Amino acid sequence: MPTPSRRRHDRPDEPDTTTQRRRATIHDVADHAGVSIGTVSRALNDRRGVHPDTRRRVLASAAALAYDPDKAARELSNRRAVDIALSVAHGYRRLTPFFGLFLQHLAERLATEGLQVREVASGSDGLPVRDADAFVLLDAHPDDPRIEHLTRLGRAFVLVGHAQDVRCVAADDEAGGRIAAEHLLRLGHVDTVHLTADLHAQAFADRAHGFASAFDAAGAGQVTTIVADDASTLGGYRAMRAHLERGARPGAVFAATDELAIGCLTAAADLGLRVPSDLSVVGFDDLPEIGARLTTVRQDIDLLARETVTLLHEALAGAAVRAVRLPVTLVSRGTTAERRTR
Amino acid sequence: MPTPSRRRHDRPDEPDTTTQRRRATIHDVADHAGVSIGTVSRALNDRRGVHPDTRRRVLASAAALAYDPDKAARELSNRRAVDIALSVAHGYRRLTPFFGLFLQHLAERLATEGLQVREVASGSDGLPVRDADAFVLLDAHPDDPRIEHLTRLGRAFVLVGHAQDVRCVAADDEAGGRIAAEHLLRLGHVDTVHLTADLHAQAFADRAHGFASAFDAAGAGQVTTIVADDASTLGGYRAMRAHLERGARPGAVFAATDELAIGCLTAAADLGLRVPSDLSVVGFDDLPEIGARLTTVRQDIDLLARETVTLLHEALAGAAVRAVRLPVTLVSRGTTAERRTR
DNA sequence: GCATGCTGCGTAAGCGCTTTCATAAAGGTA
DNA sequence: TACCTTTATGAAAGCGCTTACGCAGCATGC
Repeated sequence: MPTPSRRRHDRPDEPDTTTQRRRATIHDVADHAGVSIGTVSRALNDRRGVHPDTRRRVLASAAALAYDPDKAARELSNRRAVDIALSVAHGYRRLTPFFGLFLQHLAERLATEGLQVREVASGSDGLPVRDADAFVLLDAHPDDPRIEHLTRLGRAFVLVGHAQDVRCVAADDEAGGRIAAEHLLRLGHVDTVHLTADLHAQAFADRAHGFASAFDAAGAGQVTTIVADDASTLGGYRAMRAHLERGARPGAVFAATDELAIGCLTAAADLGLRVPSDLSVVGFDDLPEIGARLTTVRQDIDLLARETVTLLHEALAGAAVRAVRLPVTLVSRGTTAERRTR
Repeated sequence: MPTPSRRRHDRPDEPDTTTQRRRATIHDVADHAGVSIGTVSRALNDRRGVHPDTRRRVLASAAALAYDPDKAARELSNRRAVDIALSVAHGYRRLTPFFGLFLQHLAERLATEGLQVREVASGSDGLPVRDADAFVLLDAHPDDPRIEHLTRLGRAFVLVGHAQDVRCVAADDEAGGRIAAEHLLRLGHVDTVHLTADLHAQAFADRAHGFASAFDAAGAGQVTTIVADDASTLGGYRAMRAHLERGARPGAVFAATDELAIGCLTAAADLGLRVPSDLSVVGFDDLPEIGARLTTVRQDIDLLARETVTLLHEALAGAAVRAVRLPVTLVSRGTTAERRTR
């Protein structure tokens, strides 16, 4: 039987005038389940050497107490001496919603196991301005100088975005393009626009390819690709507006990004087009709050972060290089409709 | 003399085949300075009871070893049982660069002392959907329902943004508007536009008021206020473009936000206007990467976060309510020039 | 029958830090 | 000189967690 130990917070006679909730700790769970904290930890972390019955009991106690392991303690305890850097390419727009979300999820996932990311920018030579034990490379293109540099340095790294012969993880951008195309084809669209930005970025190139080739394969209609200056709402607006002002009247547009899609929506509205009756639009990413009413290709950012962490471990362990592609799904909301046969 | 203790990482005979740097800990600093870890901690945290000479020595050692206190350890050790929530108003654009930056700084400052923020949204009734011990209210307007609600609940809260009779902290928005005006007046401008969004938001109202009243006071020229749908680059673009297309040719514009300013810049460029020779523009915020080349009114986001933390402590301690206004400065870059007298 | 291995679990050390407590030295007063 | 403060410092406990270690208890082997 474990000995209940006296600890700092155990002050039964404390006045407790305030309405202050105290979070349950591992000790509370241990007491509740009648085991030691070691066993609780093992049970919760799926370590071997715990009797199935005990494990069940612990999990029940944890649930009953709404136990939520303390991040800082776990991090401190788990600490591996690994310095992880998130490297962004020179000139990359760090303040992008996608970037913020990804960084948030990545940091959270890593914190769980005692790891920590720091952001590091790239210098004018394209190389990270600071060294680290492992790198997460964002927004890389196939001939990114960072890849060779880190390889030569013998640093572990994983690339977020699709690439060849490199450890990388990305949403299945090509499939995303394809399912967007299929959705639009199913609605009978034949005259479509692909609104994108910087086809030099692998993700955008893949989306474009997936979309165009699905249309080609169907042998139905044409797709015009228009390239915005910038993958922002403003970039999408200007590109789309210019296109529409040139007299083009596509039935649907597939935007490479939710932000581009929003720009497109706004341009359409400004020019008196109704969405979705005059124009269908589908985005990509499914960013919360940005694309709330948008039909879009959803990618799971948290899954992306989780897979990044897995690959990071493999890299650190010296495992074989592999590329992982994450599934995407189409979420159909209010901005697409059947082609209007006028 | 402190006894050098044997610790987990002390393995002098470890092969160290990898090029792995280990971060300096408080023990390293203590050894280097020839004192105990307690003294190091006291010296570094400005606690009393440390001899000035000792303090100097410790600081020197810390600097020499590039000591960077571990977040998790500090958080774990400092832990106060306070649950802090960052509340955003319903419908607020959370993914805004300013929001991201503020949250980042706030979290960092709080982590330093073992506190943690969690974000909480507001429901359709405008009230936070989750309770907490203390709240940071973002984007509040004077008659925000959250204020009364939290007061009634007896919760500590601080409002980020100017308000009356409430504990709040904000940049000196009115002064910001004024110095923007003074800058433009100094350059001889008389026909100006104030590009803003949602004057219901106190910050925007104050900036507008500061700007307009400085112009009035100088008795020079006129200011036309135009309100964008949205404080985004796209919002700024559309509002400005519409204004220019109506034939207006102001000499200068003061945008309530860097993002609005960027939109304004783009609109000007699209309509063939040169900045700054045809049009001067000054922004507000000085967001990194967004406003790199922009003449703008700079507010110190980290200071804002620090003051928020101070007020949070005051609120928790039940101190008297006070409002703090933070100074802003004009940083002059390439988007403003003397009025062209054609 | 006893050495051997396995399994399940409690114990305790340790992650890097802050802070309380004890102690020693220095200063003040009578 | 004896006594009380005050100040500077080291020792150690504790934050919540993971995990190495060791000890039972039980099954297996010959």
